[in-house]
Amino acid sequence: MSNKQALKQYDIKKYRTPDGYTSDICVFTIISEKNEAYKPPTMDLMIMLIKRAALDSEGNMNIEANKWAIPGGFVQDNETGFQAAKRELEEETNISGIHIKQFGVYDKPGRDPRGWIISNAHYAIVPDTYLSLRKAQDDAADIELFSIKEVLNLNLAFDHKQIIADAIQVITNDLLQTTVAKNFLPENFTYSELQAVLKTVTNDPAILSDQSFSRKIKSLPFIQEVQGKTTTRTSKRATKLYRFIEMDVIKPIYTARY
Amino acid sequence: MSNKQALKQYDIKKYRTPDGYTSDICVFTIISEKNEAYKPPTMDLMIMLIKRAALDSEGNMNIEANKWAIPGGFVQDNETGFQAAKRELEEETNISGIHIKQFGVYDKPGRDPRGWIISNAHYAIVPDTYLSLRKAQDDAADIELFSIKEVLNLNLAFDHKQIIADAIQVITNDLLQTTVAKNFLPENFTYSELQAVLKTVTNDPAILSDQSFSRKIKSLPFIQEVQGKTTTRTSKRATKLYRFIEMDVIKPIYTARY
DNA sequence: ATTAACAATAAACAATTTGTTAATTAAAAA
DNA sequence: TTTTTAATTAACAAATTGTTTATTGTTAAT
Repeated sequence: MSNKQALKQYDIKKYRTPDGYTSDICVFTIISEKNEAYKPPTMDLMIMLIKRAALDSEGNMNIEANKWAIPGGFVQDNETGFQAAKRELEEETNISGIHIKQFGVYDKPGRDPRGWIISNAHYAIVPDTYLSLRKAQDDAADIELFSIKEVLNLNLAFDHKQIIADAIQVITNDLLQTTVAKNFLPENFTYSELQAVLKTVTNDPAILSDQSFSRKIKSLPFIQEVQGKTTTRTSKRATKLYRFIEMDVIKPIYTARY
Repeated sequence: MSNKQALKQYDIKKYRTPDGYTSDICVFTIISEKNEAYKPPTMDLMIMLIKRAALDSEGNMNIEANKWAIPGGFVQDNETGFQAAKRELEEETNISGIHIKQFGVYDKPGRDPRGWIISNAHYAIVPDTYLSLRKAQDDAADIELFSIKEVLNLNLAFDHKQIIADAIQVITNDLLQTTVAKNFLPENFTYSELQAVLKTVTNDPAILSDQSFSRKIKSLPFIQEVQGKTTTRTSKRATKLYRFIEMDVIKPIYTARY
């Protein structure tokens, strides 16, 4: 019946519609400080920002010029915001399979002076290899990595300070409560490499202690020891390798230790 | 690079804008089955759906008529999607302070036959008292509670099956990994009442066991014993009452027991 | 060739927490 | 007065954690 008839009678102009729908992406990467040989890494969680140009393509003053911003763009009417984020990021980085997750919507009236523009916000995890490369080849004045400690002190465009603050909160939770950390690591990794990733977002003593963590990693159901392979990336002595098993994990706060 | 940026800006006019922006709400409530005196409750997590009318307010054939749907409506240009959800729900229920959380965006092209309509999805937690009331006073053919086990078998409007499936997943996680369970409980509650809420979404043996759970609740940093008050709601014997402390809790999966 | 350095592990053991079963308490109902 | 039942405590073995102290295997320095 009548979905078709109903559709004919429906007046789409009854409501005011948004002036735009964008997909924005907080691009996270983890860099290893001084990567000495035979040393476990020390890592830092970084976020990539772009600097908005002073002038637009027509030579006029750009909106929110010279401020740092997260990359993004308009969503097309034949794709989802998630697909737009993936498309933009993969086109730009030329990497496939980037991990992206939607985490929030920013739609406060007046957030964008150009009109009623709704931002669908995502975070992405990109290998540091790409970003260093990218920064080297470009003129690169307009792209920069910032640590999550310093980024909120910058002069940020639009409501991007709020978006970034939320993204940091979300990725922190996800790193600790899901297996998303795997996206910051090679397929096979040592306990100290995983530990270094987690240390970027927690001070939990059970994670900080080498002995406890290297003992515990063996009993985690979502991590498996790689048989017959070792590495000397982090130590002179050959070191065991682990890999993540694809698995959903939910651990209630009601059964944890405090 | 700035060229690329400028190009994106320039392209703004090329993209069409969405035909609508809606805020939709999965309304959850927990009902107590046969609430006998002096018995700990047995609870069920339910979701409230409305049946879409055959005709709309102007007497025209309604789209997706006679299907079950989650409530929602168009966001106005002077409010956020979150505010719209709150406004609609609080207007309708006449309750203030309802817990609402945004959890996803649904924007797949073609999801709504009326056009390019973006749905900002929320879940809400409403006391069962209201919903029984509401169902009694209305003609009530158009509003119904469904258990989360049966709801996905219904004939649901638009992409609401996906939205509801996601909402169930999110609220399950939140119930176990945050203190959101407090919104299903009175200010002061017994261990067995909290246990009953959690049992609606988990089979974790440490939560199922009365002895373990009543012992554990005493050591949870985000729950506090209420001094000098007891209740006989759940037992003939006077029972201790607890309350939630406002607190963020993150427990890493890497330090849990398995 | 020996030795120092050092990350990764293992060993050891006390302290803590959990799983489990049994006992106790308190108030309503029979 | 006795029975019933949820809440709670007790008790203890089993498992896990925190912590300190070795041990291992390799590189680099002497």
